[in-house]
Order: sequence, then C-alpha cells, then structure tokens
Amino acid sequence: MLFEDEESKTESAMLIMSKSIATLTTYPTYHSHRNKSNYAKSPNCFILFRQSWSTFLLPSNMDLSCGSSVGVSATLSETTHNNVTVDKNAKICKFCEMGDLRNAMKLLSRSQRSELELNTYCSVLQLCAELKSLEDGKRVHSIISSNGMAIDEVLGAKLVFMYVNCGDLVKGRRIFDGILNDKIFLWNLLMSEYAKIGNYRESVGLFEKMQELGIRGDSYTFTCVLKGFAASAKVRECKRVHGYVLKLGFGSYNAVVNSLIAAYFKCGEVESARILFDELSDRDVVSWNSMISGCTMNGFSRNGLEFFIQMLNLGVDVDSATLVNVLVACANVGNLTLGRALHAYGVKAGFSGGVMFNNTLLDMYSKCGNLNGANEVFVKMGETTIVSWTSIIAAHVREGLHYEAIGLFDEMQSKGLRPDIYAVTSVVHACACSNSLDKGREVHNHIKKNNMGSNLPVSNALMNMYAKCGSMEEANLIFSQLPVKNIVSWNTMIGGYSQNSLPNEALQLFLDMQKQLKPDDVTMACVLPACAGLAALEKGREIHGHILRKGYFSDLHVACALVDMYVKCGLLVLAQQLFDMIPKKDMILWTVMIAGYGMHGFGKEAISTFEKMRVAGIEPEESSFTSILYACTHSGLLKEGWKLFDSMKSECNIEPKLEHYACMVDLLIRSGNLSRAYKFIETMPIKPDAAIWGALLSGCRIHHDVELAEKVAEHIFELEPENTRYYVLLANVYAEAEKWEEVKKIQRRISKGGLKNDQGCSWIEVQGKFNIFFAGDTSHPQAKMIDSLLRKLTMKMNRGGYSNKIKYALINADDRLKEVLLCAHKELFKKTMIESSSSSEKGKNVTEEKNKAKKEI
DNA sequence: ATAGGGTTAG
Repeated sequence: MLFEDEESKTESAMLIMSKSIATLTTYPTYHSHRNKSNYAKSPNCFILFRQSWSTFLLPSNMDLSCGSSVGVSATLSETTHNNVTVDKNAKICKFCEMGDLRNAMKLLSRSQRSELELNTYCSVLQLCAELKSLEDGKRVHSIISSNGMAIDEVLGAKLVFMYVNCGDLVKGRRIFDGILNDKIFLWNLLMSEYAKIGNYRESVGLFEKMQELGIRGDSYTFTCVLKGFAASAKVRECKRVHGYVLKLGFGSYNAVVNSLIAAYFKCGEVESARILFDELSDRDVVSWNSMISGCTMNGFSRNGLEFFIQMLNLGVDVDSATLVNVLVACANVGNLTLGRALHAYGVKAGFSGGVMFNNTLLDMYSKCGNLNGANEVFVKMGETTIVSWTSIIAAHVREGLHYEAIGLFDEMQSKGLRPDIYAVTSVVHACACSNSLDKGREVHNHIKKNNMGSNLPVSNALMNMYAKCGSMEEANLIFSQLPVKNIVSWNTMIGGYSQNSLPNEALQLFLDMQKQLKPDDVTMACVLPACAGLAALEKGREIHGHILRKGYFSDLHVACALVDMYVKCGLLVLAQQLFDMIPKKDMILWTVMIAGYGMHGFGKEAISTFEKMRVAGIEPEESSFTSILYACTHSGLLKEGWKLFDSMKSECNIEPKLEHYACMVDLLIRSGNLSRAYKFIETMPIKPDAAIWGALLSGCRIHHDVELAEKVAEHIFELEPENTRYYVLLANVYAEAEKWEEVKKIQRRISKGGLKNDQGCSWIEVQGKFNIFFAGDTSHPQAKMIDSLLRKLTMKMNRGGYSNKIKYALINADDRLKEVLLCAHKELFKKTMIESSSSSEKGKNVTEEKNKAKKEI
C-alpha cells in the first residue's frame, strides 16, 4: 500500500476535514488531555469529578446529600459528644461517605480499639486512598496494627490499594507479598503502577508470578503486561501473551486487541499488527490511532496518513490523539499543507489548549522547515512544558540558529524550568555546532550536578560536543569512564579523532571497538577520513572490502568517505570510478572529487568536474569554491581562478570567506604579483590571519623581495608573535640577501623568547605500519639506510635539474640537512603523502562539511 | 465500585 499521489490525498483529507469543521461546534478549550473527549461533550464538566470527593470541585447546586458537608459534620460531631450510644463505626463510615476524612480520622483516633470493626477500617482506608492522604493512611495502618488485628485478605487488599494509590508503591508491595492473594485486581493494580513509573521488569515479573501460581489474568492483566513487553520490544513474549489471550477468550476485547496491535508495532512486527487490525470487527478510535502511530514509528508515515484518510472517509470520530499522531506523520514526510490543515482543525475542535497537541504542532512546523510557524505556536500556547522548550530549542538548532538556541535554553532556566536529559542534549548539540566550548562545559557541569551523566545519549552528545570543539581530551575523559558504551559512543570518538587530525587514535579505537561490537555504516564513514588523513591505503582497502560485504556502499556518507579516502591516497582513477557508480551525488561528493583533482595538480579536471556539477543542477557552496579555487591555484590557472572567484558572489551570491581570499593571494604570489597580493590582503573586507601573510612572506622569499618581506613580517609578528616558523622564514629571506646582521638579530629573538616551534613531519605506511619522520629525526631503526638513500636521491634530483631554494645554512648547522630531508621526502612520496600544511587543511574542511551534512540529515 | 488500549522531544 503506497501513497501514490500524496498531493491529491492531502487535498481529499482537507476537504473532508473542512466539511467536518463546518459541523463542529466550538467547545471550550480544556487543559487536561487526559480527560478525553467526554469532557468537551459533557454538559456539566464537574460531573466527572463526582466520585472524587474533592469537595471544592463540587458545584453547589448538586445533590443535597453531597451539599454542605461542613454543616453535616458539625451536627454529627455534636451528637458524638452527647449520645454515646451512637455506634462509632457507623459514624465513621458516615463521615467517610461524605468525604470528611478529617472528622473520620478524629473519631477513629478517639475510639477504643476494641470498638472498631473491620468494615470501618476499610471505609477510612478507601477514603485515604481516594484523597491520596498517605499520612492518614499510615495512621490507620498503625491503629490496625496496635489493635492486634490480623491483616487478612480483605484488610490487606485495602491497605495495598491505599499505599499504592498514595504513591508508596514499596509499602504496598510489602503488604501485598505478605498476604495470600488471588484477587486479580490487586495484581493488576501493582502491575500497572510499576508500568507507570517505567519499571516494566517488575510489572512483567508479577505477571510471570501470576502464571506460576496459576492465577488467570483478565483483560486488564493483558493490556498491562503487553505494555511491559512492548516497552522492551520482547516479540516472543508478546506472541506468547497473544496465544494466551486467544485461549482465554479475550480475542474480541477491543482494549486487549488494541494493546496487542500497539505491542506488535513497538516490536517492529508491522505485519502482525496489520493482520490483527484487519481482523478486528469493531474498530474504535484507539484502534485507528494505534495504526497511525504504529505505521509512523516504523517508518511508514505515508501509510499512517492513508489510515487517517480512511478514518475520515468512514466518519470515525477524530480525537486529539489522532491529530497528534497524524502531525508526527506529517512532520516525518514534510507535508506542511496537511499539517496546517490539521492545525486549523485542531483549533476548531478545541484541542489547541492541549499541551501535547501544541508541542506536536510546534515540532511539525519545525520539521517541515517552518521556524516561523513553530515560533508562533510556541508564543501563543498558554501552558508550556519542558517538551515545548526542548522542541523550540531543537527547532532553532535545525535552522542553524545555535546561539538563539542557547539563549532559549537560558531563558527556559530563568523561567524556573529544570532542564531534563532531552533539553540538555539539545543545547549540547547547539554548543557542538557553534563551537561554544565554554557554554558546553557549563552545561556539562549542570549535567554532572544533576546526575544526568549516567544517561548514554547525554554522554554521547557531550563527547560529540567536545570533539567538535576540538577537545578530544575532554571527550575521551567521558568515553573512558562510560560503564556501558553503544555504537554511537564508539562512532563519535572515532569520528572525533578523525576530524581532529588524530588518525592513529581513530584507527586504534576502530580496532578496540571491533573486539566488542560490530561496526556499522556510520563507523565506516567515521574511520575512513582517518585512513585518508594518513593516506593509509592498506587499511582503507580493508575497510572498502568490509563496506562491500555489508552493502554499506549505498549509503551516501559511506560512499563519499570512500571516494575521499582514495582521493587522498592518490588513487584518482579508482576514486573517479567509484564516484561514477554513485547514482545520486550531492554537493559534498562533488566537492570531494573536485578537491581530489585539485590537490594532485589536475586543475583542468577539477574545473570540468565543477562544471559537470553545475550541469547536474547542484549549486556550489562555500566549500566547493574553496576546493575549486585551491585547484586553480595549485595548477597555476590564473584566469580561471579569478573568473570563479568573481562568479562566487555575482552568480552564486556567496560572500567569500578567509580561505577563499587565501587562495587568491596564493594565486597572485604564484604569478609573481607580490605587490598586488599585498594590496589585495590590505583591502580584504575580512581581517587577514597570519597564514595569509605567511604565504606572502614565502612568496617574498622565492622572489627575493626583502623590503616587502619586512613589511609583511610586521603584520605577522603582530598576529602570531610566538610562532617561530615565521621568524625562520624571515631569517631565510635575509640570509639569501646576505644580510647577516639581520639574520643574527632574528636568531637572538628566537633564542631569547622561548618561542614555540611547530615542527613539520611526514610519514609513510609500509605493510600497515606507520613510519613517522620529523626533520632531522634519526630514531627510526633503519635511519642510516634511509639517510644514505635520500642523499643518493638528492644528488640524482640535483643532477636532474631540481634545485631547492636553500642557498645558505641557517640558524644551526643541521638545518640544511633537515631541509634536504624534507624536500626529498616530499618529492619522493608526493602521491601517497599529505603535507601537514595546506592540503590536509583543505581535506579537513571537506570532512567538516560532510559531517555537518550528516548531522543535518 | 478500585485499574486498562492509542499521543509530544534526542
């Protein structure tokens, strides 16, 4: 059953609803969705409270016997004093009948223990239960005990009922266990009470005990136990109960069948649920609601909408739960039109006072991409709960308004609402997306203080936040202390290490993970960037094999990460082949391929890929321009580079960012336009960083422009006074101009300042092992052999016309060797090695974009 | 004279 023509179906649904709206009279809005529709239909709302003895709710014009209870009790009290022959038991019972617990208790306490009868105790306990007065109930219990009265079945049952109803489940259970019991009611009561607090194990445990004792359940028993088994998705148990239900003849009870349907849906047994519904002769509104919610929760939202339309066609009364369920389905398929119609219908039908209705409505607008609608609902709704706030926070996160989301979180707290696990998860997510490490830490403290850290999704969100903010130490602190980890925890950490350029850690964790559980498609997409970052081709191929065996290639994220891995390992042909095999390519995948051609110096191919992307109707975004401009720079495509840079704003309406300007500066330098580059940097609308100036400084060195170099260096030392790299660079410029005094000055500056030195390194994977080389590093076991090979190669290279730019030994005697080492290494392993500087930076950007997209989906 | 089935957020 497929939703073939959603538009026309939506229309027909709206037509029926509008007709239905015409016949609706507007009921007063009510605030308790629990009271169902009886409330609205009832001519006198107070009638519902008739049995609850809450005198203040009783309207004064009701039945006289329930009238002025104060007056009656006054009279009775007087009689008590004047006429001792009046039976105390009868009086207490009379008080109870009228709901006057205070006087009943007074009289009970004053009475001789021997005077009191079993029935009296029962009456008082009943009233205590109804008024939920645990204190009075306990007193009655102690009076019974001090009276030496045996707690038999009857009294025990009343005591259990009182304790459970007053919220003391533990006491109730203790008494229950102490008495012989075959009253199904009490079993049911305890089971449902355990279910209410979420203790399904205990609830279901009671059912098992019933079966052991041979106590037959009734319809209440089954509805309750099914809820318990469904909560933990125990399919086999549900089927067992199903058989039992049929055997005992409850197969035609709507409540029982409805709970069976719901239970099957919760276990993912869509077919079984469907069959039960089909065979159900007398479907009520709950049956239909169960079908809608069941389809929706199993990913068949369109089928859920179908059931709603059928329901409308058959004229089944729609209640607020129906609308809530359908709104969820609308949100899932993004049907804003129907969602709006449901909104209107709900308002007209008087459901708009219900918090649950409003919360779902808000979420529907948000998920359909309509933040304004969500905001409007939020502002207009009277009562808000933590769910409303969490939803509106998530709505802002969804639209990328992370700071607003964080602001709403603070506002919520200032209104006195205590955030729960869902609220903190949302705001932690907002912190992760906006790089708000300090705010994230603040929320983490709140989480620790309120013991929410034991919740796994919360911990996973925190780890993700720390990873996104670049603090893998803090992420790992949480991870290592988790008593139980799920696949999300592992994937988050692996992806975090990958993104933070710690590929060795990522790969190690990937190995550790496999000792405990099986990786999934997300794991693949998380670990592949690590292989890419290390150009770890062997490991990457291994994972490729795994992906093929598991069929994960159809996942776009996985496929994209795989292409990226081959790209970074230099296997462009293979990458292109895989790329061609992916049927629906998104912007990120195209960008990966463009960047791939760019980083390996195939500028023309990068441009043609960029053009193909546009022909395919995919709009380039910031990261696409970063990749294509970088490609132009590295292939010296001047004209093309400027054309693309200009088109960025004029055609695509994208404001260039720092990285785009950096590409253009690079392009100018490579074409020898140093002074134009200087002017370009000075007139940029964004504040340039040290890296951009640094690129120009390198350019000055290549073109021996000492004067400009000095000007540029001033800018750099202002921005990053502690980075030795730039001092060394300037020293090189001076040395090459034979300005030895200046060189010495810089040397003194470096040795005095205790400046940090970010040493470059390179590495190569041989048979799955990583060999890492720092400049001048001789710790490798085969260092001598490598050194002599490199010397030979350097000689060959020099003979072959390669000349490195170093003319003079600088800073210290070993430097020349270091530079030679590095240069030789770079040339030799150009295909498989990623430079620690610019190319891996670009790769990182692509990965980040990818992860961002993943989150959005 | 008590209890039950379907409903919102990550």
